[in-house]
Amino acid sequence: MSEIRVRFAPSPTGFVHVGSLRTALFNYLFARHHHGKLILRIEDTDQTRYVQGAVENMIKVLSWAGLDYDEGPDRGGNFGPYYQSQRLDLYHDHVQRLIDADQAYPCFCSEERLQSMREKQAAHNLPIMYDGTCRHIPTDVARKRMREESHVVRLKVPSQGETVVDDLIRGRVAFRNNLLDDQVLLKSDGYPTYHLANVVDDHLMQISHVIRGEEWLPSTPKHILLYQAFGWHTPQFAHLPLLLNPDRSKLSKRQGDVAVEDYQQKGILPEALINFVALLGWNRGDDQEIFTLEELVQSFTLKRVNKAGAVFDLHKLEWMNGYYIRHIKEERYLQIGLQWMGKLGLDSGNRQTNENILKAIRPALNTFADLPEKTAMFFADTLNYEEEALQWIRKEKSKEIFSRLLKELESYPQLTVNDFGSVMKGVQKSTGCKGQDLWMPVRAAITGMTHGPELPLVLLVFGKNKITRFIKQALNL
RNA sequence: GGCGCGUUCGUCUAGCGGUCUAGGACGCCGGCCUCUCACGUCGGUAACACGGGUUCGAUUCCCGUACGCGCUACCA
Repeated sequence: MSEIRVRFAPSPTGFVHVGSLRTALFNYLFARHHHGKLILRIEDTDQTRYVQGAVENMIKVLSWAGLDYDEGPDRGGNFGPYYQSQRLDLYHDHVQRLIDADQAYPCFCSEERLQSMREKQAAHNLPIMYDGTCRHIPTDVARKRMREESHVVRLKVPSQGETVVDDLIRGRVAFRNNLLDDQVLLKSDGYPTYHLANVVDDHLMQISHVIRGEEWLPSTPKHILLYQAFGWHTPQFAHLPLLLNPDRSKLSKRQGDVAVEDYQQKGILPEALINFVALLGWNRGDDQEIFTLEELVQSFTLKRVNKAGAVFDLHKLEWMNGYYIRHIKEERYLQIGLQWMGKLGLDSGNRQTNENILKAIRPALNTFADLPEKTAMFFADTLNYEEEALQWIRKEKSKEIFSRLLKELESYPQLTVNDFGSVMKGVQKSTGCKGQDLWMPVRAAITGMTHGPELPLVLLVFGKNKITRFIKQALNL
């Protein structure tokens, strides 16, 4: 087999859909696994939907996710340009070839006529498709009208036989030709439709495998017919299962976050999102669920891609993100955490202290967006005591613990995390309290709560002055 | 309406005719760990859509039904 070349071909219509990311990922994994090439191609053929900055955004997201490609708008390559809007001449030439070969024809039908045609078809429960009116216009007449009238160009789909898609994931799927529409190839504004541009570019860019979402399966026979009309070999197709909303409809805005940018803002790590999304419709066949990108590359095959759509379960994503937060190198965790604290305006005024805060809450953190909530106790100047905390503070023995603690504290001008062991041991000795009876009053007095991160870590962040202040305050409750 | 795809615990999934009293993960519940929460750890909960075939034997193969979804644009 010749070289493996796949492409990721998004439309620049704004944010990056997580479904797009998954498609990009699978293409990436397939390319890398087979030592082939991945091409990024921008399908900007719909001028009405184009969004400024969307391409830059797309590129940024791919880079964030760690998905690098070999050819693309910002990377060059021998098969450019990689913007379809810059390939218009190519499409025109190819359409002309099709018309000359009687494989396509101009259509002059107005929007209104098509509209009423569809209404009639719907009323009679007939399949809704172009009725072929302009198919039979004599060539010379058509040629003349083309110069004068607004028109589109349609593919002349055979009325007999069937077209078979041999899908790498779904197997053989057959479509009857007479139920295939005469697809518009060239719009009246001179831009190609997805179908034309896609086929022409995939051929010209020597794409060997078309890996895309399942929503494209119904139009694939038209694409195959197009390849045949041009006399080209068809690439292999693989249609990925859809990503679904909790109600099992196609994953969409309105039912939650679908943009990769949304997840970035939630404080999801790229490795977590990638890992999670890789498992939506693919698994290795064993029990492993945590994969690095490299492991995914090694393990990925189309054979193990599922057919059924997969619900995007935010719960599991957040769990997985928490897993990554706890397992990435501490250095990286701190670096990212510090960035987030800065962004969120969470600052103790001291970098070391900020790091200590991050270390203290690490086991409880699932996303970085939870930072304000999880770190709130470290930034509070006054305490709101929980009822249960007050009960601990007001226990008989507590006052004694507090007094002893204050006394012990005096002998430590500077407090380190290790000192706490000694301090608390000292308190334990002099009061006879231990375990919960010893620690809970202290926790309650200092945080106003009966739960939270490990106390030594909390105390380390608070420092001697704040601890002393809160303990004294508790003494008067 | 037409065409197409799909259907194993609530969710992601393993299973490729007997190994299934159906395995793992998230969630949920409980135990342990522990000053608490979390983490970790151990255990529990929960599924083969339905009906026909084929077969000695179907979660696994075939057909049908149901349900879900996708497509049905001069959007991709």
